[in-house]
Amino acid sequence: MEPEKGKQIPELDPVAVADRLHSAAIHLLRRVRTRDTESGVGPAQLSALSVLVFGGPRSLGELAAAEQVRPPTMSRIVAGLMRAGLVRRYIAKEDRRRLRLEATAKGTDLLQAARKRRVESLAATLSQLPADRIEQLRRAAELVDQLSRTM
Amino acid sequence: MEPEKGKQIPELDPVAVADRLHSAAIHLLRRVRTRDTESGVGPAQLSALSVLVFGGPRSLGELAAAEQVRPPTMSRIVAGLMRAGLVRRYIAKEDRRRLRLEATAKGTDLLQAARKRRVESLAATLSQLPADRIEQLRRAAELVDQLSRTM
DNA sequence: GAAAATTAGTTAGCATAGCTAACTATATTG
DNA sequence: CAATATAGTTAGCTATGCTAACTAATTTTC
Repeated sequence: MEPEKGKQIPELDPVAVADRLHSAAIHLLRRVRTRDTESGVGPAQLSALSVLVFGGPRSLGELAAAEQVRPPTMSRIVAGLMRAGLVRRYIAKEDRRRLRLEATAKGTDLLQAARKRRVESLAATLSQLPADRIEQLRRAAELVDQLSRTM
Repeated sequence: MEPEKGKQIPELDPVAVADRLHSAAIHLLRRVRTRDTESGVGPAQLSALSVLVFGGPRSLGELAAAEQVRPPTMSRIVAGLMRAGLVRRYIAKEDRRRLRLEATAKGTDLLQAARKRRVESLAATLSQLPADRIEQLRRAAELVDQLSRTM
């Protein structure tokens, strides 16, 4: 046996672990995304709306940065959200080039409903697991999230 | 206090855990997806190609099911992959309505390179962590993947 | 064994969502 | 005040999702 550096546990190879994390995340989202269409709002709009609902009002540029898309893309996403009455916008008084975007009550309601639906089947599966298993998964989520924040 | 059913540990609420898992997966993929464009192939094409490379040849319908998209969508994705010389197709002899799709050598090479690039920054972050931390994350990936499979 | 039904995949046409380039309007700087 | 920088929008491209309607091949039914 090789006693050095964990070579005998091939899974400690960072590339392999990264790959597994990546693929696990993809599989999870695939299972969960299905019901998102029920809200009648596209995935990019839903995601942008959630930033406004959970993170509070902000400018278009900030929203684009948060969603990691370019301003023209966010401009169109916001246009869709406004057409649907889910978002309001004001011109910022201190700098009249900037917009202040905020979710309407309708937007907040829609998002909460979508979020609930989205995790429903996942939660249903979870609730059939033993408590210690759920706790393991909670910690797994925490670990992965923490990892993303340090990248 | 409520002594019943773990109410005093709010994180055991399956909905909350489901929500955290979902959000952790989103954050991870956001960080990682950036470099996918370097391959010059769209995300849906890359994902479909990976099914063929890692899962072996299959029909268009099977590929659509694996990717959870409708046949017309997969038809167009495959057309793009063929145009780029990444996938070959044959008409199945036993049932001439069906196609047999398989990755070309070029497709396999491109996917391996893309996969490597994709997890590169994630792997780089991982390798700065202590070994036990990496092991924790590996197990986290395993747990989440297992969960997705049982949904 | 021929007509009917089913199944596999494609084509057409629509919407969303990503991008860059080029534009307008406002703010800042020299 | 002119030049420059910044915030968003518009135009136009590609990719990706969908449904409806089609062709071709197979299976079922009578």
